[in-house]
Amino acid sequence: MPYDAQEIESRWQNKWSEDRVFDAEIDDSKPKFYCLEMFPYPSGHMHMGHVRNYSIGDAMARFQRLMGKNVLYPMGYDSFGMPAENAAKKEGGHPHDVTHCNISSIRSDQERMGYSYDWRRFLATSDVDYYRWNQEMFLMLNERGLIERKSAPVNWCIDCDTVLANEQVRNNRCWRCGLEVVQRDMAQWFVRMTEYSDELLDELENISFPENVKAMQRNWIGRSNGAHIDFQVVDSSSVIGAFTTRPDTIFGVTFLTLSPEHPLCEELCSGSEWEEGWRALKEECSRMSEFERVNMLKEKKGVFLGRHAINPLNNERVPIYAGNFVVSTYGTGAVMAVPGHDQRDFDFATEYDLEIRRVLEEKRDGGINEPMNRAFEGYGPMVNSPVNGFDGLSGDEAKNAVISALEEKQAGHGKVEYRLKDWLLSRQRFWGTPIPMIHCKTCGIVPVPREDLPVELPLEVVFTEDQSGNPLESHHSFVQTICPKCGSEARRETDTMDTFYDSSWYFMRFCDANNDESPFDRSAVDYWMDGGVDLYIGGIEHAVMHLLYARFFTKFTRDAGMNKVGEPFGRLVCQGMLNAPAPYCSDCNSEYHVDYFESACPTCGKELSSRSAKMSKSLGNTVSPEEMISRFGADTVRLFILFGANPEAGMDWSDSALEANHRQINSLFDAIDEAMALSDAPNQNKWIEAMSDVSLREGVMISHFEMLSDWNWYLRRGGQDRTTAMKFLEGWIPMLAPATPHIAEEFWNMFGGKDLLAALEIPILSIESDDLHNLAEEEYVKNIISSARNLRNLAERHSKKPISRVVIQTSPIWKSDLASEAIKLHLSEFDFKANGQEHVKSLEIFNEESIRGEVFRTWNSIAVGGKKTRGKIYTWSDRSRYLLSEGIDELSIISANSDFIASALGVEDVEAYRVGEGEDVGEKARISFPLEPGIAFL
RNA sequence: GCAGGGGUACCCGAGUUGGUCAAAGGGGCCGGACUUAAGCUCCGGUGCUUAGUGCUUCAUGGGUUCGAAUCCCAUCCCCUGCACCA
Repeated sequence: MPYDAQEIESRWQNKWSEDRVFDAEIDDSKPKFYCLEMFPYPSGHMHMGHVRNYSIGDAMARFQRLMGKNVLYPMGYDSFGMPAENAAKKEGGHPHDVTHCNISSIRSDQERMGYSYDWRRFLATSDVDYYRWNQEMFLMLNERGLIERKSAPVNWCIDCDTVLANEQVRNNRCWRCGLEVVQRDMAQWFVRMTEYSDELLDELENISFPENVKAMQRNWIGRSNGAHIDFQVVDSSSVIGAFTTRPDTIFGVTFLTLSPEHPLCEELCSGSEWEEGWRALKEECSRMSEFERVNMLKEKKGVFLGRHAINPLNNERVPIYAGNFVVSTYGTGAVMAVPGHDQRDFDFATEYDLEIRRVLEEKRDGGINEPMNRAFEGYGPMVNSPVNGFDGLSGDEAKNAVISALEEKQAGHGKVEYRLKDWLLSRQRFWGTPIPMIHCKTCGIVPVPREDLPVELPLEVVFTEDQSGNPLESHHSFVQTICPKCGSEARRETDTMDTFYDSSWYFMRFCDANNDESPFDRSAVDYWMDGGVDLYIGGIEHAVMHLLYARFFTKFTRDAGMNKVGEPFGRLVCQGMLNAPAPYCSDCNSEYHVDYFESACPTCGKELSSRSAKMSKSLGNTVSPEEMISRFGADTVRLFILFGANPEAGMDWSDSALEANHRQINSLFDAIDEAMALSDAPNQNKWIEAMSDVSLREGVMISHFEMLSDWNWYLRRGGQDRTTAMKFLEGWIPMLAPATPHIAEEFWNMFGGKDLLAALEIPILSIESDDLHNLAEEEYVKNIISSARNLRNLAERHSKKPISRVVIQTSPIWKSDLASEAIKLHLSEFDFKANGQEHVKSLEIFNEESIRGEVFRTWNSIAVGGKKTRGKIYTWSDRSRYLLSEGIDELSIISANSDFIASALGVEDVEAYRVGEGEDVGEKARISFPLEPGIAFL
């Protein structure tokens, strides 16, 4: 029967959908499994990265259904965002239409792959049914004091009169008009996520994210313990507060550095000869985007502000500088500079000829007064302290001593600082959730009352290319409103929410996606989210932001009494990159568009080679899923994706490997087909283990490759018993379903399985003792053939005439006895190292003087091993041990299979006898060993 | 610069609680079977050597060990993320 992927796949997809087999309902009688993929931004068609993501998820969802779990597996779209807005401007449409058109196209691509989503739970964040709950929860955040309005800098293009996102800024210039971008402060909305800093950090200990993701989150939160120290400005009432993680270096402070934006700068140098220098530096910094400020800065620059401050512990006067490397957003925007023990300060001090002082001892007798040629940033005992009671203290002890001294003088205190900033929620864009706030001249800022929600995005907006700013601002009927407090005319907030907000709770909405009274019902979320989403699959690019926002949100809703769980995700799997070959120049170390294949490097003219690179539009090395599906079918694409590499590993696209996987499916088809015509127990345990661990590649290797070759071996060995075959198929076919559900369903149908395989709980087959015996014998035959094959090549070279027969001498009984003896001893944890020699000497066989040496050698190779190899006792497989300990006669296995062995080796005749019971052909008796008979070709 | 992950045969990729590892599996390539023939399919081979042995291999160089792809140190290179964090 020919394999027609297109026909089979659409037939079963329709059937699954008709029978609603993937609809999930709460069912307390079964363990639940919530399988989730990071939902996509609907940018037209599905790409290969999506295919990989969802093929992994679907295989796991289907596998867990087979294992009897109640599986929730939903799909939705993160459909707010700039691309739709840009597309609308370009085409003069509305983002709403663009978005919906894209959603239906990507959804049909997903359906064509046969993913087993519960489509009743479909959601799109740009639908008012969804974003109204964003607004509802914004009000809740506000009521809980977690919303704040403060000013923050944005990228601003003066010409376009608009805010630019980071990605709209190229080389610090506007992407549209090319004008240099400036930083401009604006009042914006923030979510006070930092309230949860400690919990977000500490809970990382208890969740099973990959270590690298945890590390990234830890760094991102960046908790550091230190001290806040106040430095009084000389001849002024002003105080400079500085945060330091190294209060133990307080006596090494030789200057202070402020960020150029620090409010004190102007006050300090205003009207002095130093003002101009500071203004120039500040101007220079403001021209840089935040990205540039930290990336492009090659040279540390600073200016003296003309004033000094007092070190509170030694009352020393130190100069105050402004430095371009100090950022205003971390700590207080002021740094106490300790050039002796901080390399950046050291560099700065060297540049501006400032004092460098050692206040910590680097190594014992290290010369505490010698000049330093670099900063010592480690910990060591304090030295050279001008105040008594500090020298000799080190590490935390030293820090604490300094902190207490500061507290005593009321000049500072211990402080914990975080790198994590509050979440800037405002976006000056149209295509996002409107922030439900109203600006009233009399009442100030007033939240939209709950009963007035949702604040809907207007649909009657025309988007054009040359439009600048946020279209909401110029939409009068949207902006004009009435103050809910005083009833006078007021203005609606036109900022919309960051789209990360939308994705911060969608996994809870999926639990109760059609609820029109609240974001979600608590009981539904408590059921599905118990222990978190059981498997969450997505890209590493969301390791920090999305995953942190979602964790924060879950904690906030928990504290608001909406759900029990505090951590949203149980197991997280970050899929690896999908690569494809791209032209590459090793000299220039750069990749080029695929159009350059077979031509010279456009930069240096050298011949281009090829290397694999992340699939991207700019390199043109993408592969269209649609095309592959139409050529080979979804099952082949899925199999290729899952077999190509494990989920976390990077993976290279290969047309020939894809074709090979298609051949594999053809083979499966033929095999099953043949089995149906007639008609070893499948290795379910290993498979279940691999799949449960999301080791999909290993799982697929077992289900789609090893099982097939086992089957082929069965056929080669003349298997044609229908009962055996049916039993084998009953175990095997369900194993094919996670990766290639369509052919599996087809086979199941041919097999005569009741109900749909998609809804089946897998029958677990037991291994009977006969099986073990048969399998052990089969393994023995395989091994004999395999080692004989190797020898055959050698034998051919040594033999003058063509080879026609083989003589096999199985090991003498005494050797087999030694083997089974050793196996028994090994089971009882006998200490071969200590007592092995004595033991062999006590055996009866040892009394045979003529073979004493051979007995000894045999024992050694069984129990001890050689220089690089361990004894056989450790290396025999379970099946080999079985054969040996049961005293199975090798000779009879060989005799029973002599025709098969003869044909496999391409000889006419196989003769076998035990060593000593026939001629010692080729002197093979000597090397004959249990399970490794001497083999001679003639 | 910091953090995390890597470098395995022609290619991709397992293996990293040290011994069953000349190293799974796939691709490619070579040979054979089937076939009128090609494709498909099946079987075998694929570091060198050798009547089953020995040698050299898992980025490079050292080390630990009876024994290292696996553990330790150093170096080089690649990828990802963060970024002058006080």
